[in-house]
Order: sequence, then structure tokens, then C-alpha cells
Amino acid sequence: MTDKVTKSERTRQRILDAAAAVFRESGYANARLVDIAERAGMQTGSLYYHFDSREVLVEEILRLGIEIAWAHVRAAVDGLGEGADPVEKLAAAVHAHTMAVLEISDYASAQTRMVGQVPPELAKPHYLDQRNYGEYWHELLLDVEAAGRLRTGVDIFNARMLAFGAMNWTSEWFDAARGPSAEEIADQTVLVVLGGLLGD
Amino acid sequence: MTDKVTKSERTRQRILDAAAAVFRESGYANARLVDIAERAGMQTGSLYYHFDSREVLVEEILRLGIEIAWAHVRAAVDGLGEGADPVEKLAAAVHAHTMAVLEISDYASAQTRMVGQVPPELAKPHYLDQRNYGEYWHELLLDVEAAGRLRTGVDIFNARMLAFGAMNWTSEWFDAARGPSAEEIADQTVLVVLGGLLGD
DNA sequence: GTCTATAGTGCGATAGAC
DNA sequence: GTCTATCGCACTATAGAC
Repeated sequence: MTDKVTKSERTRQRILDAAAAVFRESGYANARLVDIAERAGMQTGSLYYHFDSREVLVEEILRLGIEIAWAHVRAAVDGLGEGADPVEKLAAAVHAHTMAVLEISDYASAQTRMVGQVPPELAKPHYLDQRNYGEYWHELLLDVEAAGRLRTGVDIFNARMLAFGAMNWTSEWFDAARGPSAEEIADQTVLVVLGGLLGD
Repeated sequence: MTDKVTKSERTRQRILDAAAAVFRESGYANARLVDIAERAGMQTGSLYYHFDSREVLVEEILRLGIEIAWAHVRAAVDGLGEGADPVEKLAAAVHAHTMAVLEISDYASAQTRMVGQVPPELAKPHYLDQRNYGEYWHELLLDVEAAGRLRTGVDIFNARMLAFGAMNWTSEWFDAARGPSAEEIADQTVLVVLGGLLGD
């Protein structure tokens, strides 16, 4: 009847955090369990007390990556209030998603990096998460379209995918040590993506 | 004194083509030499007569991927004539690069897919190719800027990277079997990317 | 040049002590 | 729960026949 988390649960979380960081950094192919274990402060074999396989670790991170990014996006959009301008909502969403990928969450970053690399058996259970998150964005864009602000001739599906490309690719070229900050990149992404999708 | 290519050279080319197709399809991690050999119509061990290792195969494909995409882009841009509008040149470049990635070349597609997945030792020799191609795009954008057509407040480096994101990510969602054709996607990419980078 | 057979290796996974 | 030790597999890579 206490809400204190068990030691096991905390360790499990520590492993997940370590795995997200390692997968973010090394990608799906090059991340080894020994790296994850080391970062979590234990031996490789010990991981198996908490997770059945490398695969379930990957699945969990993919799932949480979308969940966390989505939560940040939704918070930013909802923070504008119910009747906000659809264009402002879209801007908030682009900014929040980009920040989640670049700086806020190793999970979100690892998800975008890994999603195109994992074998089909692992990708398949993840499709539903992607669909749901995509559906959320689809509705943001439908509102923009209904307001007559979508660029003429642009299909709403293509628009979404091109926007995701610009946003998700930022993690490929963002370098925390040099160059523009995450915040700057997120601002620029808003500018360019909205410029691309809106107006005429 | 004949320009007839040797059998060995043709076989080497066949292996490269097979490898580009397999790497494009499966990504760096999941592409096995046995898949490549099978597609090239030989046994795994036979590959080693032509290539010293899997690594050099990957390096070659990364290099050729940029080379081929670049050649298509340059041809499209040059086809407009010397004094063409910088904006038209950019549009031609975006269209050509996207088409190269989506449909024209397994090498170009494999390059964009693998470049973020390969271990650092393999990525490093590839940096120079990326730099040179990036420099070409940088100059295209400088001309757009000089013509006063670049969107106010957009940094030219960020602009380039965001454009590459939109273009390269298309291969993640393009499905030749269903949905919009490569040509349609390339057209839409031109519309959105130019909308994002230009005007105000 | 290509084959078959096999050596070598890196890493995920398991077993059993503590 | 975590450790050490080791198994087993899936590859890459090599050797030698043809």
C-alpha cells in the first residue's frame, strides 16, 4: 500500500535509460549489450534478470520514444488553449517535437534513429504507435487546412512526411558541442517547415 | 587497346549492384553477405576474390551513392543553362536529388539509409565526399541568397540541412507498391522545400 | 574465378555460485 | 539481484580443390 518503487523497478529504469542513451549514440546495429550494461553499472548477464532479450529492450525504447515525444508535443499544443490558431498549434508542435528529438529525451532521439534500422519483426509491433502519433499530426494539419492556410497543391500526407523528415533528420547533424544550439535549430525548423507547408 | 571490360570487372560491377540493392533494402545492420552473393548469383566465399571485406563494399557504395546523386543533380542544374534563375536551379536540384534517392539509384538510396548507421571507422573516409557534395549545395543556396530570395531569418546552413532531411527521409516512407509515385513525391518535395527556404 | 568446407569471432543468451 | 563462466549461433573471412 506504499507507492515506493521497488529496487528492481528502479534498476529496470536505470537500464532503460542507459539503453536509450547508447542506442541514441550508436544506433541499432552498433549498440552492444555490454555497453548498455556498463553504463548501467552492471555486468551483461545481469541485464537478463530484468529483460528477457535485447529485442524487448529495443521495443520498449521505440514505444517510449514516441510516447515521450508525443507527451511533450501535446503539452505544448494544449498550453496554447483550446481555441488557439491552428497555425500556432502546428508551430508549437514542430518546436516541441524537434526539441524532444534533439535535447529533451534520449528515448525520442533513439526512436527516430532506430526506427528505420530495426528488422521487420521488431518494427511491426511499433507500427501502431507510429500510426497513432501520425494520426495526431494529421489532425493538426486538417485544422490548418480547414482554416484555409495549407499551401495550395500540397497533399496533407506528403506534407506530414516531409515535415517529419526535416524534424527527425536534425538529430543526424545536430552537434551539441559545436554549431547552433538545439533551441536555435528548433526555431529554424519551425520557420522553414511552416514556411513550406503554409501560405502560397 | 580495346575498351572491352574484363569479365572480372563486370562481375565486380554485378556484385556492387547487388550489394547496393541489398543495403538499400535491409540497411547496414541486416544486410548479410550471403544475401548479396545470392543476388549476384554466386557463393559467399566467391565475393572475396573481388572484394577484401564487407567494409570495402560498404565504403564503395557510400562513395558511389553520393557520386551518382550528385551527377544527376548537376545534370539537371546544368541543363537549365548558365544564366538560369538561382531559384530554378535549386528547384531542379531538389527534384533530381529526391528522384535519385527514390527511384533512380540503389546506390544513392543505400547511401542515405546507411550513412547514419555505419560505425565511425567507415563513416570517416566518407566525410570528404559528403563535404564536397554539401559544398555544391551551399553554393546553390548562396546564389539564392545573393538574389535576395532566401527566407528572412533562415541560416543558410540550417536551410541546407533541413532540406536534406525532407529529401532523404522520403526513402523511409516511399512505397513503390502503394501511395504516391516517386515523381509525385519529388514534385511535392520541390513545392514544400522551396516554400520553406524562399520568400517571406 | 568459383566452389565447398571450415576456421575464427563477436556477441547474445544461459547456468549456477554467491 | 548480481556475479563469473561458458555455451551457441550467425556471421565474416580463409583455405584449398577444381
